[in-house]
Amino acid sequence: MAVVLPPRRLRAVYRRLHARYGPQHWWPARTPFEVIVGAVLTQNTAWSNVERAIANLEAAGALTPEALLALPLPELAALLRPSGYFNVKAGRLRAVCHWYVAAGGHGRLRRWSGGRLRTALLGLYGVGPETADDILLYAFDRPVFVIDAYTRRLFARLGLIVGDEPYAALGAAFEQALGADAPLFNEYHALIVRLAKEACRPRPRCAGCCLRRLCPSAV
DNA sequence: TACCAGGAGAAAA
DNA sequence: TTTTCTCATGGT
Repeated sequence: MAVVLPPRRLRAVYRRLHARYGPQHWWPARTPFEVIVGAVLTQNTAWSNVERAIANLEAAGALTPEALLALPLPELAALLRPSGYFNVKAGRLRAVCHWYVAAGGHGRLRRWSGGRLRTALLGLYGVGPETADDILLYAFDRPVFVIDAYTRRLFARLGLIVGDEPYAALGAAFEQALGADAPLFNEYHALIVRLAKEACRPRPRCAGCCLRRLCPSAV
């Protein structure tokens, strides 16, 4: 199923979001490895809960792949508890860390092609297309457009997509329309998330806000 | 109390 | 091949 998106409208949406919210400086992490950890932990989970789990990892000195792998699985799961699905995510994080360390860490991985990186990530337990693209874009600066629930909701609301298109078709459509531009994709996705979070906050005047047409909560 | 949140994998149909 | 179920905490 091929999806075609109008480049001018996509850029117009971006300009409006950027004008309203400004640069977001994403991903909210200090190291590429922390991006990877956050990408796994945020699966179907509010970011506020992910922050608690990352704080636990940091307090335990486990925010490096080697330190994380040294933790017994039950102990790791206990640290991840606030992020939900903690038993599942503990196993997923360990799988990613095993690969990360075996591959030689960020220094070596950053020299891999985007295609090779994506194939490797998708082969890992617990890494699906969205998590892989989060990692590719925000940990490795590769030009992939992340398709998450917010993105589907927003562009379906704008009438540009239906919303249930296959992940790969939507990703390809955004990348085709906007061109391979990692800094743009970085900022665009961050702005979509910012909009969604803003829209989800109770605001008495939300119904009249200038971005009502972009507001997922107004759907 | 009930529902939802930045998915993914396994099992069932 | 597609759909459904499971994993789980914290905020509203």
